[in-house]
Amino acid sequence: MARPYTQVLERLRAAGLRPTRQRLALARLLFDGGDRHVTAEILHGEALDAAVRVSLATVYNTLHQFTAAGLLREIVVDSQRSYFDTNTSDHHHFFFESSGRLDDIPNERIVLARLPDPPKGTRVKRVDVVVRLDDTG
Amino acid sequence: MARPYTQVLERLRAAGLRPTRQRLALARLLFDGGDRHVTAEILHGEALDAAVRVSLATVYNTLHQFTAAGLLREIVVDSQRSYFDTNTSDHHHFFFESSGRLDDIPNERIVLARLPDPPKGTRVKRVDVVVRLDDTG
DNA sequence: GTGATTGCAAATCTTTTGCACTAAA
DNA sequence: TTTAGTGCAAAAGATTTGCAATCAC
Repeated sequence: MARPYTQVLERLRAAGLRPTRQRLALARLLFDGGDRHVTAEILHGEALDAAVRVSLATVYNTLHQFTAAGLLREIVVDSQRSYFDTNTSDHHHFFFESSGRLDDIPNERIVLARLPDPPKGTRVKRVDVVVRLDDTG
Repeated sequence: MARPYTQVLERLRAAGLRPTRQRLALARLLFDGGDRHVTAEILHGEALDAAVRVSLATVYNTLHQFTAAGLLREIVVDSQRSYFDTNTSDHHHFFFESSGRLDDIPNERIVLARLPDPPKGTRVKRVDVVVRLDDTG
């Protein structure tokens, strides 16, 4: 079932984003139904499939606004394309190189011992672990 | 001082790459003098500065051929640009987001305990840890 | 109304490609 | 020779931008 309309709407308002038709529609595609990893192209395609008129430029803008607002997290695994993750909590990723698919690895499944201190004048913003996978045989 | 010409030449031959003028020049820029992280644009600029005539397309080709031959490793930290690392041994990276700079973290400075098993039908190709840094204050 | 948001098309940036030319073996 | 490698300019793909039209408040 779709998350109640008002919940998405409130979420946008809380983030200081005007709940426009486009943002509401994209937010529902993104946040209804579990954790997702999308590219701008994929989300735009889903919007069109759902008969939501939205330009690709707006999809890019929206993804970045949502990311700035903390609703999404950008994942860098492929230098050709940006992925956005609806799971903004601490966790890591499997990256299936053959298909371009991305899967979450829950935080507790990886233990990082002995992390180096950040260089002077800097602070650790995030530690990303990407487990790159090949197909067997 | 520059590594002896023949050493670079032999390294290319050993990798099955014809030691052309362009490849030799780029190899010397890359492999003389310690570990480096370059983008195609940067390496092309260095070549021009060193009065080596080489096209950007050839720089891209060469970086990929060197990577395929195991002389370089590609690092994904920025979805807009590809970085290549002359250090091909196992290690990780600091990424200074404000400057786009990349620094090696020796392998033993990070201990990965309890890695998840790869999903059925896949094999772990590599585990990349990127420590993303912000400037303080 | 008024300022934020959107769409569109054009621009930008990185990277790849096609193909005639050049150079290594 | 013969085949791999190169340069150039054009193409491709992802993303951003400028600006007039539209929408939320």
